[in-house]
Amino acid sequence: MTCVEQDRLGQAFEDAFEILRQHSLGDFQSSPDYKNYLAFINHYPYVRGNSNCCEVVPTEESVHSWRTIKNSVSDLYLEGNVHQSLQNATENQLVQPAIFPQKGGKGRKKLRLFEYLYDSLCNPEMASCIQWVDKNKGIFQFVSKNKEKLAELWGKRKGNRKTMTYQKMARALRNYGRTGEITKIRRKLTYQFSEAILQRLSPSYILGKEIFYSQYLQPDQEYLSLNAWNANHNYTYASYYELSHPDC
DNA sequence: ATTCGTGGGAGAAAGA
DNA sequence: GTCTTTCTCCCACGAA
Repeated sequence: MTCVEQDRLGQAFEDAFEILRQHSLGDFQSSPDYKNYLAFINHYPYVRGNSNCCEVVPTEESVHSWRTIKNSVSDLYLEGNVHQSLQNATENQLVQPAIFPQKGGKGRKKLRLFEYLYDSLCNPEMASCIQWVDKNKGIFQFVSKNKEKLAELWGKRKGNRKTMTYQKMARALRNYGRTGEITKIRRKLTYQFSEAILQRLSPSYILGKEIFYSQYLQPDQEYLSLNAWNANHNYTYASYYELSHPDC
């Protein structure tokens, strides 16, 4: 594979993430990058060949599967030998039970509150409810006027019986303080994602890793250290993402 | 007075 | 069936 082709493949990966992100906003069908997404699928045999992959995309039911995808793939990476996992897994294992679990199946992970908040932060439509203060540091702030709306949507997403309120949501956020996933900043309505969570939620950390490991390693070079990789790839993804999402 | 933050504690829901 | 995790819900209280 030539360098140009490799670059295109990397770009296709980012495009695919963008398409999936837009899918989470509900306008997948109208996306002009749809063809890029298909190009990505054609490039990658892990996904290619399973038409169900496309079928699940536009439904309301699967709105959170963007996060599910990232979690599932992230989990594969965190389990250790990523490359081998991907190589050994069948297409169905990757696409159906893990990445696109069956509706109502046990494979689907529960949506975590911090995941929902991160999605909301990347959704321009939610900017009236929640905003980044310092995206690089993972610091975000609820908008006082509309924080209850965000909480309400979270409650609906979870299918709670009672209406979710900011107070209750904040209680859950405080519980994150014990695990260190999200900490409270000494500033009104302001919280901060931990570095680990930010890495986990960053699309580049998940699918990009394998690409960059293989794409940019010199013949005599060992694998990049995690930090070196993160520095390299976070910069690359941030540049692309900032260009694509000026509101996020 | 109002808004926001904190922590205790009981319990629900889902997964292992 | 039990245990654990992750909230959910309510409450009381204090700080800004």
